[in-house]
Amino acid sequence: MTENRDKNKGAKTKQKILKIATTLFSQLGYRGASVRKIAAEVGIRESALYNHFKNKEEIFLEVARDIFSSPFSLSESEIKELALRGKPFLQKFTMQYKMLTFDKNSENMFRLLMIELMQSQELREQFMSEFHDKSVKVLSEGFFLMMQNGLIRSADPMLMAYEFISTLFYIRLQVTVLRFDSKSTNALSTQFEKHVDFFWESNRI
Amino acid sequence: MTENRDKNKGAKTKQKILKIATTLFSQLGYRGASVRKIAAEVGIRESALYNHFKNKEEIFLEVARDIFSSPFSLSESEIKELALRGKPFLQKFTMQYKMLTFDKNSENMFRLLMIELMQSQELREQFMSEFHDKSVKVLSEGFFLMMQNGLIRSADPMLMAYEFISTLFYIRLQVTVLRFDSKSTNALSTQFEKHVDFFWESNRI
DNA sequence: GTCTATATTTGGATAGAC
DNA sequence: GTCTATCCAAATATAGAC
Repeated sequence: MTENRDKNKGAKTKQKILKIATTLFSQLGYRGASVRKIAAEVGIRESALYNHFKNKEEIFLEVARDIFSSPFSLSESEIKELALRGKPFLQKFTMQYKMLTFDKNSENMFRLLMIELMQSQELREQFMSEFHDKSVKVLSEGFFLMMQNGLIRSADPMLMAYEFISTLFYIRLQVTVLRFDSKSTNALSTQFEKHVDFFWESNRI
Repeated sequence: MTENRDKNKGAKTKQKILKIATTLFSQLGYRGASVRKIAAEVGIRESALYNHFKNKEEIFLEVARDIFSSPFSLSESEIKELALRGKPFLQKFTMQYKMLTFDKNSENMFRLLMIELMQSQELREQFMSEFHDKSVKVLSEGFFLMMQNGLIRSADPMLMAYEFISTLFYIRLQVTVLRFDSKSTNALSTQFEKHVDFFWESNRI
């Protein structure tokens, strides 16, 4: 019992550190979120923090692991099924993207990515491969199928995917920027849907 | 003569500080570019730096003034003239955007903007108004004229402008990310033109 | 595991001689 | 205008008592 309670307390503190570090890193960046601030918010001394993590960077790496851990959950069969129906494929993909945009944790991770993007080469490379390439791959598969089935006009599926994802990203960035200052995102709340409609009307046959 | 030489030297040092500060701020951000580093690169002591600027923030503000100082040079009459011809309007706008993307100083300013975007509310507000709204205004005017003249399909000009600018921004971000690591932008070098072609084909009548 | 105390480094800034 | 010397604050990190 005592052993269990101790373990729980230990685990709890570590989790609390991670939770608070996530918030602070995503608001202030790596440099801005000092060990002092993190420890103070957790309610312990800085030295106590080093019982749970080797150093500041280790905390950051554990937090930053989450940045690219929200892959789109669209299986090959789902892609196929939805793409054959045309617009629903774009709607499904976009709604997942919109969900991430407004999800608290994903929002934090996206902000952290934007803050550190120009500070870390590794992050830049992951941004290109995990963030961009993966989305383009899924989307272009869908577009390819739609073209094959005469649902949309013929074009380079990769280019079309690029065009589609770029607007999603831009909306997400704007939403994140506005929400950072607790400003209303009303004007943007339906932008995702408008994008799908516009894109569909522009390219359907 | 002596007076003149002294003046020149003084002005030169101040300009040199600004030049080096620009580079360092746009690579390391405000926090990362320490007064120490700036002075060292300039080749003077930190204390000497304070003969030219009140403090670090003053240096930064003078550097950061440039971030939004590259407005598009499209007059009302130019917009009108080009928009009546359709695609050339988009080509002209995009080429100006592409120029900024690859211009060394504009690139630095864009990187600085991205680094500090999540750190400064003022920058976020200027990003929305100066960076986004202004471009949307110019573009939507053009689209409106094109619709009136039956060159493109009918739609909300503001939405269409949003769709168009979002891809330009995304390309610019990717180019900037790649160039930061001195990576090849070959794959992206014609993306601006491809975007114009794709967009035009999607919406022309 | 947490605390107090302390070491060490880095960064912004000023005083005063030249 | 620049230099040396110096100050002060903040930040990362460790040692050792409880």
